[in-house]
Amino acid sequence: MPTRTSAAKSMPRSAVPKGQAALNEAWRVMHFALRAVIAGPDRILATRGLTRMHHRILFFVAHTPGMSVGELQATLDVTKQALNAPLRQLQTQSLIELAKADHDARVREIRLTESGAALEAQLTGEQQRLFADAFAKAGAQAHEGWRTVMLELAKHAGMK
Amino acid sequence: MPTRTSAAKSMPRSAVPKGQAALNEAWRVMHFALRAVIAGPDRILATRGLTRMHHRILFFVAHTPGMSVGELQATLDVTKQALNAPLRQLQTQSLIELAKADHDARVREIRLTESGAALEAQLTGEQQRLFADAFAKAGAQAHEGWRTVMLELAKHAGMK
DNA sequence: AATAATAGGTCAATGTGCTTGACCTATTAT
DNA sequence: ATAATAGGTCAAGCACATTGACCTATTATT
Repeated sequence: MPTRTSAAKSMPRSAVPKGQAALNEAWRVMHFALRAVIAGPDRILATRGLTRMHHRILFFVAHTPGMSVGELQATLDVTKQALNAPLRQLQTQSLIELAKADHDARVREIRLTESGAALEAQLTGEQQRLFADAFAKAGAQAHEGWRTVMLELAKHAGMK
Repeated sequence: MPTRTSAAKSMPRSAVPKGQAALNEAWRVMHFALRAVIAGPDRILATRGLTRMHHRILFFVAHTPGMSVGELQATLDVTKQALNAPLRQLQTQSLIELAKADHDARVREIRLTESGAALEAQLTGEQQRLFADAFAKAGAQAHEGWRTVMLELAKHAGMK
């Protein structure tokens, strides 16, 4: 049964909570940080009648252009029925395009259109700007600490 | 900025991404970290047929014993109808108790039962253990960096 | 060529969890 | 007496995901 955080000996004198208080704070802070990162994109999405599912599609297709519908489905871990509607809506709005693969005419390769790429960049950019600002203001050292802690946490979730 | 930068602990670390790559990684890592923190409680909740909503109720009632139904509703930002079902289920499982307030017999004050408090502690403890481990393994300095960055992010979400 | 398997699309029924809206009881305030 | 408040409940509806069945094209198998 590990173990609360060790009592700090040479302490930082900013109001860094200790022990139990630090752990209580951590979860709260993470919530608000998460909300901050999500808020911007959600607002933009909403004006187009899109949801977080559409965002996820755009995100993965942006990072793996030409991925098939089946691959996307497996990646997002949803049924094809659940994927179908948002996929069609993105097509209707000309944000993505489906084209038959030439190596196998059954599979549809998904790619972002120009405006789809623009939207994705806008959404991603909104988030990255927040991170960039936070990292810049906090300093390189803090950035590294942030990453170290996050990777420790992520370990438990089989990050791949 | 509270830059606690004694360079002592900081060493040539494993591939710390730079620039754009760092920002791409940040969001991914945060996702996995979040999943890790949520996974444990969700598993425990599921065995009792409870959901995240029940968890939220337990959490807030634990931190503000005797809060009214209306206060809880406002805190969680849901309708009373949405609150009603999980509230009754928690009562049925003897995890919470509702009692008339003596200053005003219309309001019901919500409190955790002993087993409710135990469950809440178990859920919270599961999460805190993860944070504690991560902070311990990453070191005090990383902890502070983590917190600095998170607070920077959270600023944008009006953390209160 | 015939058949089976695969990638994808679609229709339908269902479920969950939330919403709005109306209406109800107790209790307190005017 | 009457109105306002805290809470509970019934009903309808919406959003979104699910499972299941069935359909077309296309490729692989024999």
